[in-house]
Amino acid sequence: MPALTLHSFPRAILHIDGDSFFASCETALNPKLKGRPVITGAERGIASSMSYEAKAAGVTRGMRLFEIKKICPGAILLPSDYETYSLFSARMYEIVRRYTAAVEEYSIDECFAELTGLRRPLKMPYAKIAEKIKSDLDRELGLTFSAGLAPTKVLAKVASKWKKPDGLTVIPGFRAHWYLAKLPLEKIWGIGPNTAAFLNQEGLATALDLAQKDEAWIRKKLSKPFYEIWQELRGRSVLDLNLLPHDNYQSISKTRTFTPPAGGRELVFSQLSKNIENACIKARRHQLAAAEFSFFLKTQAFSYSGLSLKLPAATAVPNDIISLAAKYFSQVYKPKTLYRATGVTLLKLSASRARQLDLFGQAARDEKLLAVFKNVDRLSAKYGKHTVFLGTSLEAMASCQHAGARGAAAARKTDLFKGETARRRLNLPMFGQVS
DNA sequence: TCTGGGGTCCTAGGACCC
DNA sequence: TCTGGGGTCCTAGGACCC
Repeated sequence: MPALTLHSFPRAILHIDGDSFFASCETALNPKLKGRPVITGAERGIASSMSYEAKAAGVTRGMRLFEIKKICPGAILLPSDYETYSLFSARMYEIVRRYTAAVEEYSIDECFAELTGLRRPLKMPYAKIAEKIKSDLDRELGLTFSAGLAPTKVLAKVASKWKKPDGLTVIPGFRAHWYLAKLPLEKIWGIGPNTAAFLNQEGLATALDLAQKDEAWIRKKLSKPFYEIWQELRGRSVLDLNLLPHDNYQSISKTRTFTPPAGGRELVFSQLSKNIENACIKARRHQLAAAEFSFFLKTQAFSYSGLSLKLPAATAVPNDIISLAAKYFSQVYKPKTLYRATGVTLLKLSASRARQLDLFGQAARDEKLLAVFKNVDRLSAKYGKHTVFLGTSLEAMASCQHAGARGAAAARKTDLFKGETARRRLNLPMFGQVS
């Protein structure tokens, strides 16, 4: 397929980004928190989202709780509540879709919207449309968004980050150089620390420096993703919006760090087993089955060893995966080594309905096991997560029981006011058991 | 940044084939 | 038996994102 871009005239792409999204959702639901340093992520012991008040006090992403308490004594530390944030997210997409069907659900708090061609039907300039979308979002959700309008996705990202929080920035193609000159390379979407370091070494410092390099140089020195970024910075749109629904996973992974680091074979394996169980729960919820999986152990010194394996048949039944992992575990596990985490990734996912029949009744057995685990899922939905788990995960469950009980108590407490408020404010039905 | 968790895409290079 | 040339498929791992 030729990489033909059909936009001979400039596109109008809007990028929208929730400001301190998780913390803002919490504040929207509980107005008493307004103006206070709110931090989410307490269940993991680190900050995952902070209100601007918390940022002003010096709290940063990934900061640990004890440190936060030290530098910001008034901090309000909350456990993350993804179900509620997802409701806000769904409302965000819904509001943007009133204006255009071409919406990319980029992440829980970000989306791209194609506004190209809407000036005539809406009888408004693009900037005005962007302004209306933003004000609808702010007003109806009770939290603020930052928005950027530009002719390409990469420039729209630059624009939405330009003024935060609560900003709206328009970057027409002919004015892009003014912004790019002030933008350090590493702030460009898609340029990470590695590429930034390489480009710095080549004598480049700003986004404009990169945009002004000639095509031959770019193609010789950099790979495809960066060539695309280079074009987009120059105002030529080559990245399209991905309009597919967001639940079509290529992979599902579960990783967990345990403290303190430990070396016991049984314990490390049970940690892995628990991750496999959790990954399978997610796969079953999305009616997916894995044909392959990989797992890894992470040592205290942050080195990884792992393996990826093909399953005899696609499955979302943890027993199948755990037994294969057990068979190859010795290849990865080294005695007398301290490990700090294990992880599993389910790969080659397919719709679990499309299971092939085989000659020896394996499929029939799989169906029965899958039915058993569907019942496990039902019990978990009714009586709480991890009501039922496999014997191989026992040690891991026992070692985190304390933390688990605390988490559950916190969840119940916040649910008391939050569940109701969330549903009322968002005008959405009760959380059902997701099936 | 003494470092948590869940994803996506790209590419070099090996395996294998003619 | 000091060694061609070219193609496809696949995997591990890198880089990046939120």
